[in-house]
Amino acid sequence: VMTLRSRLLDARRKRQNFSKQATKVLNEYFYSHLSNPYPSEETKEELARKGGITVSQVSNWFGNKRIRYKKNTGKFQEEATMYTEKTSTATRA
Amino acid sequence: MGGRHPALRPEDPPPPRGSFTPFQDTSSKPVSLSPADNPAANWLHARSTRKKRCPYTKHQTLELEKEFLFNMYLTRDRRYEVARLLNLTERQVKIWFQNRRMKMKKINKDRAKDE
DNA sequence: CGGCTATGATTTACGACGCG
DNA sequence: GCGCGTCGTAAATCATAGCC
Repeated sequence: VMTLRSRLLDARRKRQNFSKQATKVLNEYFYSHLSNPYPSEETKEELARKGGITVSQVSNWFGNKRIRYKKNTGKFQEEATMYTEKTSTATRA
Repeated sequence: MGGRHPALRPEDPPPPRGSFTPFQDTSSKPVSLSPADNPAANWLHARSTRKKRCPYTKHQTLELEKEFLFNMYLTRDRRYEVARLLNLTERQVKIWFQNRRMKMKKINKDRAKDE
């Protein structure tokens, strides 16, 4: 495990959590496509660009998110509501 | 999506056990199931017959890496021999090499950007 | 500070599809 | 048709950032 990041990424930037912007972009897509949260390669590239992360990181994020969400949906209800309304409130008030 | 699903199936009857009907659904998207209360119901999921992931020992990994250094692609004979030596199935060895090649590709790509 | 959880990355295993 | 290749993914596990 540490064979990869231990050498190519450890010396400098250790793993750090994503920026708020990246997290926002990813969650907005995830919760607005909850019935099929599988972004295409092109969409991944766009999300990566908007979030300032790599396409691999986008793929990792969706893989982790899908599994963790499925395993404990209840734990995510609050952020689900938050990102869902954030995405749809524009059309009304 | 690229259209091609992976080793998973969207949703289906309980484990057929007999292990037929691998399938999946490259075309039809009835887009209906998925009760509001369980959005994940229609997501891809591994077949229940899939072997649980079993982390390899340090020794196994080390030997596999050495073999990979020697040839990225296995001959049938080497595969048999490596599997025997490490007490893995030939299928496990074959898949390990496939995964290892994908890993190598990723490492190279990352390093390319990095410079 | 030490322990614990959240989170990003890596490791096994496999189906779909391609190609020779 | 077989048989091994790549690709994208699930699920489990690893490593550690970050928060009490």
